[in-house]
Amino acid sequence: MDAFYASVELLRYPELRGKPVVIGGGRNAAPEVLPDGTRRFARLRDYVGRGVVTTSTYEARALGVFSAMGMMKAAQLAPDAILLPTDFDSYRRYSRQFKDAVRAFTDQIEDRGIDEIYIDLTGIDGESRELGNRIKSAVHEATSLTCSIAIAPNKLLAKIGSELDKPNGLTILTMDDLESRIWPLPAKKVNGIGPRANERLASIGIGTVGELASADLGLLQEHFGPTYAAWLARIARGLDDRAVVVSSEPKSMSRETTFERDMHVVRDRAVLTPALTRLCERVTEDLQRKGYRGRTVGLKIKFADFKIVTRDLSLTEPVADAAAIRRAVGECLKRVSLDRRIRLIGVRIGSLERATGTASAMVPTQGELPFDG
DNA sequence: TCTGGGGTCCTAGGACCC
DNA sequence: TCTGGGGTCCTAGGACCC
Repeated sequence: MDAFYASVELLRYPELRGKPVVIGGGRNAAPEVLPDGTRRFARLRDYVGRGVVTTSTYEARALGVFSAMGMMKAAQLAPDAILLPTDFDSYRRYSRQFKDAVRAFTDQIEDRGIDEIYIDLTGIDGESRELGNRIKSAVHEATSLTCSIAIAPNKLLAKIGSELDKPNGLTILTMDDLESRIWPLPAKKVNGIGPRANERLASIGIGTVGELASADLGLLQEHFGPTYAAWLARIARGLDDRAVVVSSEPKSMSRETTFERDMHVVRDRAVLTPALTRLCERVTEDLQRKGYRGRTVGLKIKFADFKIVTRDLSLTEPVADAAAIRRAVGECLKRVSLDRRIRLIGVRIGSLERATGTASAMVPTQGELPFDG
C-alpha cells in the first residue's frame, strides 16, 4: 500500500490532500474541530517529544521527511507540515479490506505486516499486466487507496520491483530484466541487506547489486561468513526459492515504552515500577485476547546511552497471568546492573502455545506416562 | 533536537543428556 | 588417563523488517 497510514488519513481529512502531512509522534492530539466546523491541525513545528515519523505523504518526503526520522529533526526540515497522531484501529480496518479484496483472486497470501503482502499467482489465469491491474482495481474499489504491485518470478524480485514504480505502480519483472533493472540498484534495496550489511559492503567497494554479482565469493566469505556470503551471491543473481507462507503462529508478544525523559533508577522508582507492572498487564491482555500462553519471559532495558540489555527467564510451565509474568520480570531485573538512566523498558513473552484446554483436560503423552523408568 | 514499537531470525556459548 | 560426538535447551545480543 502506498504511504499507507498517511493515505488512510487523507481519506478522513481530504482537505489535506496535496500537503505535506506527517503521521507519528505518539502522544500528540487529534485535530481540533472549530465552531465553524473546520478543523485545526497541529503543525510539526509545535511538536515536543521523543517520537519518530511513522509515515509521511509524498509531499512531506519531498521535503526530506521519511519514516523512522526523529520528529524534532523532521520539524526542522518541514515546520509547516501537518502532524497527525497514529490511529491503528483505522489502519487495521483498511488492512483487512485490502487483503480481503486480494483474497477474491487467491487465498495464497503471505502477510507481511499491516500494509504489505506476497501473493502466489502461480496458476492464476491471465496475462501479468492485466492481472496486476485487476488486483489494483479491486484494492482501490475496496479501500479508495492505491497500491504498488510487482509481478516477478520470486519474492526477492517482487519485493524490489514493487518499489520501482511507486506510488500506484505496476512492475513486471522476468529474469531477463536482472541486468538492466536490478543490477543498477543500490544493494540496500534488497530485503535483508540493512544499514550494517550495506556499510560493510561499501567498505569493500560494493555499492550496487551488480557489483555484488561480480564480487569474489571468497572476499564476501571473509567479510560476511559462509552463510550470508552464499545468500548475497544468490540474491545478486536474482535467485530466491522461498515459498509464499500462507499461515504462521506467533513466536512472541511484547510491549515496550520509551519515557518522555530518561529515568533515574532510584529517584524515579515511583514511575518505573508501576510502568513495568503495566507492561506485564498489557502483555497479559494480548496473550488472553489472542488465546496464547508463554513459557519464556523477557525484560528489555534501553539506557540513556541507547545501549540495550535483555534478560530471559524460562518457566517450568507456560503462563498467561500478569502476576506470574511480573514475578519473572522481577527476577530478570535482579540480573541487570542498573548503573545508568533508563530510556525504555519492555516486557516480552515467548515460547508461546495456544491456550486451548487446561492442563487437567490434557491427555498425557507416552513420555509422560509413569511406567517408563 | 538526537533516534518508536512490534515482530522474526540468526549466532554463539554453556549446561546437560545420551 | 585421556578424550568422543550428537542433540536439545537456555540465554544474550544483534541485524533486519514493517
